[in-house]
Amino acid sequence: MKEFTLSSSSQSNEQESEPTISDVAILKGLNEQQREAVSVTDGPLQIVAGAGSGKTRVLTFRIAYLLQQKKAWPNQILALTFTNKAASEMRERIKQMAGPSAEKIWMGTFHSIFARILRYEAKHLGYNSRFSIYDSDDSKRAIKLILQELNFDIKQIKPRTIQNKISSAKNELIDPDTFKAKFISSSIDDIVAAVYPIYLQRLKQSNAMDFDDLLIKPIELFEKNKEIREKYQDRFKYILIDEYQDTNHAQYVVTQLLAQKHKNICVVGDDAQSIYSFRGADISNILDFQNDYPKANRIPLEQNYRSTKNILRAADSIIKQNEKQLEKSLWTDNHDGEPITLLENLNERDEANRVARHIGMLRMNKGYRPSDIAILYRTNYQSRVFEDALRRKNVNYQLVGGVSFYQRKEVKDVLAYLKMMVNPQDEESLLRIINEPARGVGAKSLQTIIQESRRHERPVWETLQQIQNVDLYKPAKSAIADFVHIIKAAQEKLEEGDLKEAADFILNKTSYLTQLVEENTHESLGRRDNVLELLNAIKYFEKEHDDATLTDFLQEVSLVSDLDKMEAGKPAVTLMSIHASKGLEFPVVFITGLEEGLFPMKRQDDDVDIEEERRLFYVAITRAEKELFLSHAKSRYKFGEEKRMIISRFLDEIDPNVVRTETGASINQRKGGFGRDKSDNPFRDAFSDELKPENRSRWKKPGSSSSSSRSVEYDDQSVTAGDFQVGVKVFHEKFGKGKIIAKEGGQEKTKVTVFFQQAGQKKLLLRFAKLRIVS
DNA sequence: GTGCTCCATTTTTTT
DNA sequence: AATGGAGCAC
Repeated sequence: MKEFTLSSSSQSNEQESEPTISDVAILKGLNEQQREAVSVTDGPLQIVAGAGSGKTRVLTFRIAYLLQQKKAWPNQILALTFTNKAASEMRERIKQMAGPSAEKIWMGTFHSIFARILRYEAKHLGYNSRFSIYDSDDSKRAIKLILQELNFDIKQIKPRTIQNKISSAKNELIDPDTFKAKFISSSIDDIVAAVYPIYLQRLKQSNAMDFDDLLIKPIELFEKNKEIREKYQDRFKYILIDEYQDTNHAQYVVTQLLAQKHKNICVVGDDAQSIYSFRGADISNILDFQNDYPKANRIPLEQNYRSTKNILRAADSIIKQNEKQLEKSLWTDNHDGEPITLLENLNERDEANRVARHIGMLRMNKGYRPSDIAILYRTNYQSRVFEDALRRKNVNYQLVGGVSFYQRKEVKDVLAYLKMMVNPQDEESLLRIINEPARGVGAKSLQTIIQESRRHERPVWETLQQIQNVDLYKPAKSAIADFVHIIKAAQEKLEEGDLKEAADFILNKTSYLTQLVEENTHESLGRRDNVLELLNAIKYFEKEHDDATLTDFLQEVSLVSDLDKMEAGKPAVTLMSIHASKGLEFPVVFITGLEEGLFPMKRQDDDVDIEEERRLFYVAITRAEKELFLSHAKSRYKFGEEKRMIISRFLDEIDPNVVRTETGASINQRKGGFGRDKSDNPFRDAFSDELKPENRSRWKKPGSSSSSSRSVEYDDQSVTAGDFQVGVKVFHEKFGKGKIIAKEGGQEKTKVTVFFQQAGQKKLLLRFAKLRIVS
């Protein structure tokens, strides 16, 4: 285990070096509000930082100032940032101002900082310091297994739903008992109440923590153990929290706890940029802060240095439509700049091509570099077409987010092997690889093993060690004995200290790589390359860190965000979700997919938080420094089908005086605005296309000779697609009786939406569903 | 027990 | 379009 430098004030040698610049110099070059935000060091402070108001600068200077004024040693400062990358960039700048001791500042994301503390204190929580970190995929699988063990049908009860509910409960610090007492209002909550305690128990038994645990276990630790609490309360003389509007209740409580002794807590945020409510973030944290510290200083940063006036006007016209917001006025000395350009497209390919074309023009005519440009979208899957279009035009791009390297199956498999070396109790990892590559331990054997483990309430790993005593299919038994042997041998290998060698060792012994090579398909070789890349990453990690442990490596892998992997200086256009773009800025920004249902996003039977979507749009707009493009498409593929799209309400809300079409025309003059019938509820519209009369009428006459009712293959050849009309009652083998409520697509691809009395609403491909018409 | 084929579902956003 | 589960043949 790596050593932690927790002992205070003992290691402060380099502390004595003279400041490189004087504090006066530090305060120069800041505006008045910024200067105050930097120099009012003591007591609770809330900085309300509008977009582009130099917030990072203030935080950086503030920390440097604290060091220079000798208010604290570096290791007495805790700075919680939104990404690890933001932390390391800030650290670099502080180093330049205040010297190399900045290395010792506790700076990082909530998750990585608290993981570090938890590893150190693990034994007080009944964990050991080599605990695994479950990512959301691991958690979901664990929950799925529990649901299955409790005999729920995971087709009906989605593990994801349960997972989300448990996660919210955890972040609100609601334990299973409280949940059970308070939230048994719906049947789904009953299931959550049943799964929740088992899930916690499984985590503990696996010596594993999920992402939420990294935030709430410290609270448990501090509440349970006065000594430890005081140790950290003493230690952190100054606490700074960035992106405060996006912290959730657990994060609020844990920092509150830590700040109790010195009460030097500085939070920086902007309620207008709160975009993570789905993760439990709540504006009430800002209000709670004001309640907890009624006398807290409150400093607004209102001058925007980033954007042109036109861009700010656009942003302002959007955000003022929100009712819930704290009053503030953002202003700038910058020029008006170019008007905002509206791009109207036929479909998403047209959109991607047009954006690519504009990028070409921006480079040719205005001298922008690819790294100046970002393409933003609401959902990651939209990136595909842009990648294609840019590749065709030979424009370099970097994709941030989406399915990451570390989520690929083969990479997760190898990581699972590595986790087994470090923490064999880790049940998710064990179950993932016990039969990967296939070694004859099938579903049946596995079920027996799991049942046996549950019966004795012990980790599956322990059952495996005593596999002789389990009544099992013989070949499976010996396979398991081999498996246990390999893991143990690998653990010994790891003791020797070389991570890469230990990883090589286990992949050799399990023939994991050999298997991929032998398969010799295009995909399997791609997977092999990914595994090799992971091995390289281990090697690199060892080189970068003295005394690197496998636990450290695995933790880093679990907690790097996609954003951390983005390269700032790379000569490439950046593609990313709007969420990922928070905190960044680009001279040129394209905001794409401005259509109802997509942005603002609407999910089936789920109410939209329109104000949050609007804040998201606000965040997107305010990423732009000089030029902003807004783009929408009239139709778009969804689930392999073309959907008509309606222009986003956000484009109606934006100040029309700052927007022009591509030809330079004012959008004011266009008759009827964007041609949307505003009396209609746009959400209904976007999602009930298939219910529209003109779509239905195509199917009006059963058995007519129109092409759309051509016979497709069914069991009963006499039934044609035309017979399945909206309103017709049907029977499905599994779902039972139901009624068709919508129909879409054509010929082979005809789909019907059926409301089943038992199973609820389902969308079925007519060609496969074997529906029978009943009367 | 393995692997293939069929079918239903999926798409927010992230540590 | 892509993924993942269920069910079936070997």
